[in-house]
Amino acid sequence: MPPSFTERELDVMAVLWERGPSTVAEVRERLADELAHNTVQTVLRILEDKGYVAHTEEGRAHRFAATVKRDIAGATAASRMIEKLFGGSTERLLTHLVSERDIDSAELRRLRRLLDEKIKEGEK
Amino acid sequence: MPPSFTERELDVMAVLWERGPSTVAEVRERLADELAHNTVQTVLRILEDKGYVAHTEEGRAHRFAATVKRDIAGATAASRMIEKLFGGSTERLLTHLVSERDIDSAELRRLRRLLDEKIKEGEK
DNA sequence: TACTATCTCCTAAGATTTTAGGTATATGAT
DNA sequence: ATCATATACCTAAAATCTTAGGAGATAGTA
Repeated sequence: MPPSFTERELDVMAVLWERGPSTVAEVRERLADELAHNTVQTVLRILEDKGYVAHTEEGRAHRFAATVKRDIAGATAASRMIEKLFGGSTERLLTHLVSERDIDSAELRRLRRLLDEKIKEGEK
Repeated sequence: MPPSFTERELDVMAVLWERGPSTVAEVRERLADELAHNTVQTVLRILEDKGYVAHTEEGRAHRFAATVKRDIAGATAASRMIEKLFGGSTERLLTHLVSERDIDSAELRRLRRLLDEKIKEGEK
């Protein structure tokens, strides 16, 4: 099953991936929107039901951790996006990213090096 | 307002972007899942309510067209995805795409050329 | 004419998402 | 001991998403 998240679930997962295992309060204060403590807890419970999060007891509080790697979730989301929003063409997404988003020159160079390797790989 | 679509809405939008303005029946037969005619129509009506689609009368049928460009929707989705799933790093997404998805060598070359231009641009 | 197929429009059930109120419990401070 | 605070657990309302049935209109066909 490809992991798929609702908008709010994704906000919460992003915090867990970013900060690592966190309590409800910690997640809550990192969220852009101001949600009630209980609201955040409910989202975490749902994520746990779905198996994307697990918790360990920590004194009075619970500490929640993502059980799905960000890479996996990212790959799934990227596939979906390419399929539906870029007509199935990875190149189209790549082109969009390179031309429309600003990427500093060090990143551009690293990317070119990676590309060179890929091209070389294809030649042999 | 950034356009944002639910899963099913996105399926439908993908058809409109792909095939151009379409009737309910046309959308329906292009969808991967087999949905009732009315189900497809409902999704289209919701999309129209949200302003992402408009229709023109065509005889007895209606012809629905996307009013949001795929590029715009794609850019929005890409930003969200980078933010939440790739820790805000465009480079990370690019790297993922180049290394994990297979892209044929012509595409790789075109991309490298684009990259070269970008790098040159940054130098001056 | 009468039947069939195809459409739109109206309506709504069921599931999920989003939000949060109450209640109980534990911790720390007074 | 009591009080304030922070927390988890239980519950549920409101909104949205997903799916589709039924009614009525229209066009083609037997």
